[in-house]
Amino acid sequence: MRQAIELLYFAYRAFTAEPDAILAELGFGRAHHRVIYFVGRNPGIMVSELLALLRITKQSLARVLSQLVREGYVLQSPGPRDRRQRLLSLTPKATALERLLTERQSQRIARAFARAGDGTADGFRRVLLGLMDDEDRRRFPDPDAPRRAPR
Amino acid sequence: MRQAIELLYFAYRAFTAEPDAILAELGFGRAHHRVIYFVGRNPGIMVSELLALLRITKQSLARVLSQLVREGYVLQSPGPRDRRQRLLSLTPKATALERLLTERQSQRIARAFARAGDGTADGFRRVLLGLMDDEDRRRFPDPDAPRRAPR
DNA sequence: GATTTTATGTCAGCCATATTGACATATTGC
DNA sequence: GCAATATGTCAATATGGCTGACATAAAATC
Repeated sequence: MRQAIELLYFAYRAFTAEPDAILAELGFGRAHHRVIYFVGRNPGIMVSELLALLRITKQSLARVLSQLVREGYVLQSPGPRDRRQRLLSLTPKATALERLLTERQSQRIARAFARAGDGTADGFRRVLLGLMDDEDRRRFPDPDAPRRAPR
Repeated sequence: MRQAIELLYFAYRAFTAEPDAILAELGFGRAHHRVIYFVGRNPGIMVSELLALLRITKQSLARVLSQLVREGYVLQSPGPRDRRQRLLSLTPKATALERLLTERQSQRIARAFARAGDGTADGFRRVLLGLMDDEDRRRFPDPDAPRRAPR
C-alpha cells in the first residue's frame, strides 16, 4: 500500500515535468495547461463549467484565463441564447500547443504501457477510475457498461 | 490516451485532497506531508538525500523543515561518523500524523482496488512504475525479478 | 598545517497558484 | 421592476517553488 502511494507520487511528478518545462518557456504554468487542455477538450465550455471542472475559484482562473485571452490562445464568444455567457475555445495557436503537450504525455504513457506489459493498461485505468471522486468518475464511460452483444 | 491523461489528473487530485485537508488544520501543507512521509520511511536520512528525493532546493526545504523541527515533528541529530550531517527522524507526534495520513490514502487505494476488481492492482502498479523517471524507478523492486524457485 | 571541499543553514527577493471577501456589470427570467 | 445568474475585478493573504549570495563547521586533501 505504501508502495502504491509512492508510485503515484513519482509517476505524477514525471507525468507533469515535461509539459511544465515546455510551458515555462512560453511564460505559462501548469494552470495554463489545465485551461488549454480542458477548453480544447470541451470547446464552447462556459466559464462556470470550467470552474467546476478545475475546482478553483473564479479569481484564480481569471489571472490565467485573461493572460491566455490577451496572448491570443483562448477566444471568448457570447452564448448564442444567453449573452451573459462567455463560451471558451482555443485559437489555432493554442490548439497546436495543446497537441504538442498532449502528444508528449501520451508518448510517456505509451512507453509506460509498453514497459508494463500486455494487459496492464486495463488495470491501470480501472484503478485510477476507482481512485477519483464519485463526481469526477461520472465523466468517464463505465468500463463495465453492457455493450451491444457481439454476434 | 487522452482518457489516461484525465484519469491521472482526477485520480491524483482525489488522492491528495484528504491529506491536504488534515494538514491544513495543523497549519501544514503538502510540502510538509512529503517531508514527514519520506523521513518516516527513511529514518536517519541526510538532508542532502531528502533534497535529492524531493527534487527541490534546500531553500525550499528549509522553510518547511525548520517549521517541522520548531514544532516538534522532526528531530535532527549529528551523523555518528560525519558530524556535519543532520540526520532526520520523526518524533512520536509526527509518526502518529504520518500514520493517519498514510492510512487515509491507503484506504482510498484499497477502495479503488476493490472497485476496480481482482487482478487490476498489478497493472496499476506496473504502469505507474513505467511512467516515472528511470532514476526514481530504481527505488522500487523489479516486479519481474527472478525469485528463488518455489519447490 | 594550510587549504579546499562538503554538508548544511540563512537572508533576501521573486514568481506562480491558490485562497477569501467585496463589489461591479450585464443579462435573464419571473 | 426586480431578483437571480454569469462573469469580471480589486485587494489582501498563504503556500511552495525558484535564484543568488553568503556563512559555518567539519572533513578531506595537498
